[in-house]
Amino acid sequence: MGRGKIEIKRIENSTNRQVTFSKRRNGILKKAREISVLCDAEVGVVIFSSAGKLYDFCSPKTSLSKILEKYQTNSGKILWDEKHKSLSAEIDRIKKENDTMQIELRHLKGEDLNSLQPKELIMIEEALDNGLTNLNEKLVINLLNQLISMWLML
Amino acid sequence: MGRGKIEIKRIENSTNRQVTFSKRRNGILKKAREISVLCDAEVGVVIFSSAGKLYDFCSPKTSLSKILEKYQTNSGKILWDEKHKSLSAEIDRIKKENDTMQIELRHLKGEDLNSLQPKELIMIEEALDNGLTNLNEKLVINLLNQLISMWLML
DNA sequence: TTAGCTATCTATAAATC
DNA sequence: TGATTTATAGATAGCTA
Repeated sequence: MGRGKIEIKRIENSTNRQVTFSKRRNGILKKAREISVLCDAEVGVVIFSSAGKLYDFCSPKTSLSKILEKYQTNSGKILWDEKHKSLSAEIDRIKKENDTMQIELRHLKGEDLNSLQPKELIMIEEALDNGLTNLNEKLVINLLNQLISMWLML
Repeated sequence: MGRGKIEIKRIENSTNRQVTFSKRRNGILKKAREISVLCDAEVGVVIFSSAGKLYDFCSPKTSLSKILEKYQTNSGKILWDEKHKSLSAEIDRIKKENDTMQIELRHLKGEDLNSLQPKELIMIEEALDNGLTNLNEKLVINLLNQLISMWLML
């Protein structure tokens, strides 16, 4: 439909591809709207351009969420399994990170030290010493700054 | 497009509606396929007839699941059920906990102290002192135990 | 680049089988 | 009903500004 027939294969010229995308995207979204009105159908359309921009349509009086729920019931395909797994995996990962930090924190507070090797204890002591050193530096600097401020205000 | 122009409103004659649905459904699915090939777009289409029958399309090399995941990331809209919401909520919660601990750890190591109030610095110092005290107690006990062991082995 | 403009191609409404 | 056939409305490819 247009000045010439085109073959259905990837348009190599990127400008043309973008223009065609924009036109056809509008076409599909319009058709989707029309069929949903004309035929009382529930329609959900999600389109990503190759640049990753999102366009979507969903029939009035429903929602993508509802349509997809129906899709799952109807097709038996589970859409969320993958997502589910990845979420669970992320939770596990973060929880592990959490546990590690929890333990490190407790150690730095001098708790739960019984299971540690002497070498580990030494490392913790070094960390604490280091922390104290840094902190004291900071406190000294603060104090100096305060003194200077007071001095300047005289 | 056809022998006569039609108004875009629900087709009352149920036979016509069904026929039109069938034709237009094919049209949309074809267009979806075409744009995905021509323009390298990711497309997902789900259509339910008014009778509840399901038709769908998804671009090759991806899956509805992946497209919808991307949709959510991109639009910020949440499509899935309560379980996913609760998983997402848990991730948020754990991440916050994580951040808090991260900060506390850095503080105990004497890092990122600039934004802190003197009072907070003092509290950190107390925590560090406390940790050192506990740790040293532990080290002393360990040493004693070791000595006792050696003593007993004599 | 983005927005119109047609000539042409496609989709499809109505008719026919 | 369902498939096939037109005549026409609608979509759009290639231009142009």
